[in-house]
Amino acid sequence: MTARSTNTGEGSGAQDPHRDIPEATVARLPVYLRALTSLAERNIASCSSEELATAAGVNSAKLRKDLSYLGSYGTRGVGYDVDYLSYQIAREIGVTHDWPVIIVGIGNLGQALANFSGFSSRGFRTVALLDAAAPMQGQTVAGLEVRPFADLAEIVAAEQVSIGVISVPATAAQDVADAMVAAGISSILNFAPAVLNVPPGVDVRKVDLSIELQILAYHESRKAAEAVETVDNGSEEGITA
Amino acid sequence: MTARSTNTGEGSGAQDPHRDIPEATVARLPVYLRALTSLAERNIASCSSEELATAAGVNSAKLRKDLSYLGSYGTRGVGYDVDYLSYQIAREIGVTHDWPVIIVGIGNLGQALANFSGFSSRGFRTVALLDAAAPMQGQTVAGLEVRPFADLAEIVAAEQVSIGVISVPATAAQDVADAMVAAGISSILNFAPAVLNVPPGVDVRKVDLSIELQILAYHESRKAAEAVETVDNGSEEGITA
DNA sequence: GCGAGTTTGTTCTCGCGGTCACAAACTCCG
DNA sequence: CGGAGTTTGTGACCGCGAGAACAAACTCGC
Repeated sequence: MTARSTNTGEGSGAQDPHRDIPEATVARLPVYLRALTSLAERNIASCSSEELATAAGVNSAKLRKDLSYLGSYGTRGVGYDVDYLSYQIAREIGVTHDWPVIIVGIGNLGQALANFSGFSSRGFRTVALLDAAAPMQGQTVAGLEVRPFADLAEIVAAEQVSIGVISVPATAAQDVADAMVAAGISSILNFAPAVLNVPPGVDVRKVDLSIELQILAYHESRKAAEAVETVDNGSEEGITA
Repeated sequence: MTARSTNTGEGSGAQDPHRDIPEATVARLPVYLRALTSLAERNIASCSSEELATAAGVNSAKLRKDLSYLGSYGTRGVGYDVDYLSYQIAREIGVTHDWPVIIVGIGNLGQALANFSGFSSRGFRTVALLDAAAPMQGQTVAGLEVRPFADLAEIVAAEQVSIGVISVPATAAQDVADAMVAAGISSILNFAPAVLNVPPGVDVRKVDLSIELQILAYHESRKAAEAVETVDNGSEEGITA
């Protein structure tokens, strides 16, 4: 491989050929991991890049290139060992051990997130639910007691939490983010429809339901417009005789 | 509110200079729209690209370039009229009228989505909730009765639904998607952690909570690794005095 | 009316990411 | 043991998108 490498000595894992994995690849690694898990559950021990790519819904060339950033974990002429590759991806992502997560804002969405099995199943452990509203506090959601928002710093310190989920109304989101950062959290998953301002070094990922719908609406509008145009053209001169 | 629809006289539009707006821009237009709405609520009638860009969390050059794809709706030396630009963006996205939406899968997440005000507030109207499980059917969620999944085609036809939301377990997602496509839905927002196979012409957007968390975990891992490296290097030779 | 100041719209450049195509490397079979 | 077949890993190419810089156009003050 072209990596002039000077391969870090390090010896054991040979795990950082470059150390700089493209962001687009990082976003796909979890998809590959899920596809591999699905294969493993069906007792499939090895697979080709073509099979895995199909399961993950991507191009096989793209998959191979993505995996090549991690190292050469396949065997030419054979394919990939499912368990081995699973472990390598999990290790690269950092989900070989569990990450403690807190959720702030236990409204409808927060409760759904707390109950969401996908969180706990794959490398994440919800350690606390917080809400500023008194009526929620003390109630039990998904087996966890809802605690006051004021306990944030204490919990983060005690549980070594570095990932926080924000599911509060937009107006409160920035305050929650500030408090999280102050408490030492450095990665935030934000469900509130608001732009968060955070200091450098803190990662924010945004999940915005209404934006997703609006993007769909845009394409839907275009489809409708195109349909009209096609009909117009069709009535005039037909389509590609 | 901002959508005083009968404006613009239809004729003077000049609204489709290219008709091909880059995907990245489309994804940001809803953010601009939200920022504009926020400005309007504070009775701000006009703003510069710099102000709007700050509110939307982007670069001002990028914002101007994005807006230029829609047309020249600003005034040099002045800025943008908030209401006018809002309407132009809304029209381009296609949210000047309401889009009927159905939600399939009324579990924790589905209920949260049904209750989510962001859906109804900005151009979307939830017309039906569907679930295949008998216990849910007939119950009322967010003011709507949960109906059997089998009613899908009937409802889609009756209400002219073109956007569907999937919030069922991963194992059922493909079946639901197939049924939606068969019923005539051409845009799907998928919350299930599964790769959906749909025919061309159907748009699918995916919101995957555990993938988002895993991406955060990756960066968190790297931050931790870098911190260790920095300490190591620091003890040896310090950092670029 | 005109110059100074301001802000938009656009052009240019650069880097990331996606795709193709092919060499390298492994297995299998005769 | 060697050749055929298969599959990975990667080099090359291309197009999109981000960012900077600048010209065009508008307002304001005199």
